[in-house]
Amino acid sequence: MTIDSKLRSDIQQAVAALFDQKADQLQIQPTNKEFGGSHTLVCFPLTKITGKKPEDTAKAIGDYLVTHSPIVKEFNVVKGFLNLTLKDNVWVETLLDIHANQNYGQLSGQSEEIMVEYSSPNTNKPLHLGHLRNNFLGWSVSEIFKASGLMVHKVQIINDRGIHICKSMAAWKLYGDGETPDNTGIKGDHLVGKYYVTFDKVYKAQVKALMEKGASEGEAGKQAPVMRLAVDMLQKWEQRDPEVIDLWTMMNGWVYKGFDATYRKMGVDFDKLYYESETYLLGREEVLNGVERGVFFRKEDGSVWVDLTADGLDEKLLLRSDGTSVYMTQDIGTAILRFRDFPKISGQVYTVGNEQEYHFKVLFLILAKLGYQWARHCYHLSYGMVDLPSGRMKSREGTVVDADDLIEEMIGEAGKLTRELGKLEDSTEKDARQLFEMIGLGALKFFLLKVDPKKRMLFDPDESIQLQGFTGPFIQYTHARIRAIIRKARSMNIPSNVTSTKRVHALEPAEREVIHVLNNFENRVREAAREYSPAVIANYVYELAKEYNQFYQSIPIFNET
RNA sequence: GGCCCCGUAGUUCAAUGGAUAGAAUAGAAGUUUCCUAAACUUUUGAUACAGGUUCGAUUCCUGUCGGGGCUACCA
Repeated sequence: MTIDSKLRSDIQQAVAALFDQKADQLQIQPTNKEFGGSHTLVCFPLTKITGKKPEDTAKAIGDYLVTHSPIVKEFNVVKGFLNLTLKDNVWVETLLDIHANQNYGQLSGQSEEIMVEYSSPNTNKPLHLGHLRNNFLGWSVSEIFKASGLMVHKVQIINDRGIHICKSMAAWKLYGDGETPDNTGIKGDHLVGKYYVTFDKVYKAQVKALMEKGASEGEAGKQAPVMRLAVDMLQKWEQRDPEVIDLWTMMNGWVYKGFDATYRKMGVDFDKLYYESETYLLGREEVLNGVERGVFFRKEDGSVWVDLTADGLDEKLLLRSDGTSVYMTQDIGTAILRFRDFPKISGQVYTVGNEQEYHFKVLFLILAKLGYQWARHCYHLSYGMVDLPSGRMKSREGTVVDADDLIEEMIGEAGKLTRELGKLEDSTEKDARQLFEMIGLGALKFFLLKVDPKKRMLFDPDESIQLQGFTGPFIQYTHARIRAIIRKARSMNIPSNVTSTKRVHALEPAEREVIHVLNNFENRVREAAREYSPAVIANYVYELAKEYNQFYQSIPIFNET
């Protein structure tokens, strides 16, 4: 039993004994540093039950606890706040419990399954900064779920179909000169991205030329030869034309290989991949099925819509008049397929940017209208855009920060700073490189996760590379120091738990803080899981690291022996 | 126009309706016989505005002003 729950039940007992009332909603919070005690009971809400002033309520409960509770040593009252000081042995036992628990921080299994989707890039360009926030968020939330005892299935949907892919294909066919990742040494996703850019350039030039000859803007857009080739390829793709399919397969293959390398570096992975090319037909079937059942309706031109005006939203298109699918149709198919593949999952989490909030609101409503009970357990983990000091990232203006470049830059900077500090005397080159990767990526991950997901955030490349302050490397460094303490204790033939006990008996205030913070860790895991917020844990771990640093700075513990 | 999100120190971020609004960074001043000083100590500095709800509001409600997003037979 944790300190918190023990204290809670003791206070409930006190209220029951003193006032003959039940207090279900007790507000217990950490005591502010300037007051004595570790736990504070907020007594204002209790006055209704007790019929006494806040101060008197606090004093009565405090008196009762000191005489009846085995863990409370003393108390003080400030206004309506009851500050409690616990007995020393409570802290010692808590630390020994934490130390003895191999799975500390991992909550026991609840045999529940959940699916988390993240990343889900288009296959026509490399990953960028926004994808990094997405991947780290989705991956962390998965890890937090695991720590909460859930079984997690990590998936992504790959947008491998549509006109955007055909644009890269068209440009490569016309201007590619047979370039491949192998013969150029360019990473596959970057090579395909290069031709996506080429397409855009050529297309603009052609449109401009046509307009100078008198074509309207809309007309020129359709008539530009490079666009006509792309559209032609899309149609041939739908008809499974072997030549187009081969090209599509080859270029997507390059991209996947490139993505894999980036994911490996990021330290994220997936249990299963879904491809739009394999799910969009199922979505179409479901929609047609819905029309028959009267869930959706058809307009005169043959297009299919869903009416959501009763839910405060608009009408939404599900199938074009020519019968082809839209984005929503595919997502309907994908969702249904996933629940068929994994019948035991209780819900799924979609890690997607907040510009798609409306889309997911509609998607979940549609799934509910189709009669799927699990629809209300679908959650859109929405996150804000990542801004640069220069403003929003825009691919057309070339202000996108490429994920691979950024990762390399972070690793390089970590290496530079580490060498400057002269901490690499005994390391081999290979070890050093591994160290730089840990530090650089730790900095990047922490920087992107420390902010509340739903908030738009600013990514300042210069600041992110700083390894001081509220950063990943600060925590990594603290961890290294803790390990060094343990190493030293072992070399002195003092079992580390004995050392701990001895130190805890002294119960320096800073150390009590450390235990207090540690004792709360499992609560934080629960909290983060509930709120889908790795930022909760990032802030918490930083707090812990800070307490440790202060503690170790002030106490020379090994002098006596 | 309609709907949604965000406005907190110079800057980047915190704060289940609770105590004197916390950190980091930047600025100022200090600390290495000991555990990895990538650390630690001290210090300057903020809730956009106006109402309301209550014992108590950064937090909830209304309005105003700012910033962003969505509102496609794009994905």
